[in-house]
Amino acid sequence: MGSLNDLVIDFRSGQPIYLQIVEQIRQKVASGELKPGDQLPTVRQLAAELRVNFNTVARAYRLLDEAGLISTQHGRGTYIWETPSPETLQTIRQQGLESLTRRYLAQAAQLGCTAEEVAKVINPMLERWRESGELPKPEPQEF
Amino acid sequence: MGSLNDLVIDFRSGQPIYLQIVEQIRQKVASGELKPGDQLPTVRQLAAELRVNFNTVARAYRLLDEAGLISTQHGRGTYIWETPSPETLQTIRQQGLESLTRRYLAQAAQLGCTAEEVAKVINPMLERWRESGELPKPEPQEF
DNA sequence: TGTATTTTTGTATCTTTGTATCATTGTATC
DNA sequence: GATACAATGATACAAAGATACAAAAATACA
Repeated sequence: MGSLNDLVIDFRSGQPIYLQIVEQIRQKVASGELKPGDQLPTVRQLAAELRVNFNTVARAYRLLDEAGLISTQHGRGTYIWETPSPETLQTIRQQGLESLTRRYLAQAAQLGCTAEEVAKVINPMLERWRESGELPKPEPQEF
Repeated sequence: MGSLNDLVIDFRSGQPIYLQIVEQIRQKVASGELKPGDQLPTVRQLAAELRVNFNTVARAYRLLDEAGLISTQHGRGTYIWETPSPETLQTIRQQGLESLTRRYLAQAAQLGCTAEEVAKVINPMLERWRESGELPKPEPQEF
């Protein structure tokens, strides 16, 4: 498990607990004490160590996740974010948006979709993205 | 065994793993890449490939089974059951397209692209596809 | 062949993990 | 004091994993 045995919470400092957790994990990542792929303690483990509600730890983890520092995975655990290897980063940069787009259209075509169908699906999403800055989240589907 | 060597799981997407499996198998059936009678990998094989618990694969298979797309047989294996009716095929295509599109936009966003940039790239390609029926060849991609 | 045993396959159940929602508490502001 | 809001806690839930099991197939052996 992640080496977070030395986290210290000051309950009287006036600074929220979840921010104290966030700050200290950030420092450990910055200093290299925590490396990509390292697993952090579960929200319940860390909460028990710190004598704190696990939702408070979950809140800290959520912030760090949104900041891209860690990756929390439902049912699996929480990990320091794995930076893509330099090669794949380079590949992505080189291939870029056009390549990504070609592949997307090819996959859509293989599904048997027409250009019209693709346009009808992607245009609203693009519009929404442009206006709200939000990407559509996958909705749960049922059968 | 079934050709599921190219299934890709994104552990950070927020979409449950079992749904990612379901979605990609549905797409392969809809596109004809998987045909009735084809045997799928066993739950343990696929789980090992994807680095996932086999119960997660079993859950995906169960959903597909309940949807009538595959037939899982205790002690024997799992097989594609039938090509869905045209209506369900259409539904699958639609959902698959939406799923593909979300992934595409997410990847574009990760590249740092804006909605405008994406539109500027994809619209000409769509236009050309609509008019000439041709779409640019994607170069092979791995990751 | 026929049968026993082992292996391979999917299933059932429970535990562990993170998430969502609401309730409680403290604090600031009026 | 009253109200609003932020921080924390309580509870219920969902996703994923661990373990033990059952059914079918494969194998060994007489």
